[in-house]
Amino acid sequence: MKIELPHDHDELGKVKLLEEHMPSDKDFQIVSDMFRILSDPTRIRIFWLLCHIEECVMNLSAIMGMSSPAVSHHLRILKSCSLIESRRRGKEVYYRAAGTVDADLLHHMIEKMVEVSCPTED
Amino acid sequence: MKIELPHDHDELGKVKLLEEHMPSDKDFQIVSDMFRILSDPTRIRIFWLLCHIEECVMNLSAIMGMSSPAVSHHLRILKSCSLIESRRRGKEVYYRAAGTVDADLLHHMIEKMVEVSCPTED
DNA sequence: ATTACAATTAAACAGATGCTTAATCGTTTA
DNA sequence: TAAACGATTAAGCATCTGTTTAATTGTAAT
Repeated sequence: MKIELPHDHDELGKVKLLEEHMPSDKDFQIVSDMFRILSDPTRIRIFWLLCHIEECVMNLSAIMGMSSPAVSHHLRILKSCSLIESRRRGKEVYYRAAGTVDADLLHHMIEKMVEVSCPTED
Repeated sequence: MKIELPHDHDELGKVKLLEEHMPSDKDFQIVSDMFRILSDPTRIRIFWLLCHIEECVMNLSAIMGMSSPAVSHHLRILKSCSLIESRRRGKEVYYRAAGTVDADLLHHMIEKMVEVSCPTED
């Protein structure tokens, strides 16, 4: 990498070293994409629910208190990045969290953040 | 909570139990807000940098390859939620990651996600 | 004071996002 | 096969986001 810094303070060497260990543009893109998936309160709540139960769209709509198209919209987004899975059973489609490493990681991140960043709720 | 489910599959009790342990609307709002902060690749990269070095806006602009107003914009967002701090030294303003629990948690989340979700880059 | 430079703010724009209503698709049942 | 029901898709919308260029603020040097 060839980066010329306009200002020279003491950390030139440190920046050089840092550049070698810095994740690539693509890496940051991938990570920010995952964060964006959960950057909506409705969607993060749906995902949290599906980490604990398997449920059909109608019931999810009732629980979330919103229309089924709206829920469908979020389910599609969550599914597009393989965070959730679905199976059809008769007329209904059941959704659940995917059993992937990423899904599990994000689930635990959410739990951790609730624990760390939210005023204690008993 | 009073939620009537349109469909009765076997998990009525499970849902009831779940509702008691479910984070509140406000909790999900807080958590999704934090995710949204890092849902942009430019911003997550700036934050990652500031977790490792303290740097002025000009140099950040050079490293990021973008205008200083654009960088300033992201710095303001990162600072508005106390993820970064700044100090003025002469004409320049130096930014660094805040020493808070939240900042540290998010930093490690990013590292973890790069490690878990990104194709190995050596 | 005036000039120069770093940083921020303002205004404006294109593009994305989440929701609503209406229409469509799939499956089951009468 | 028709009707009913669950789920999805489409179209339209108000709102938000990230960037650019231009103007402004703040600090230091001449």
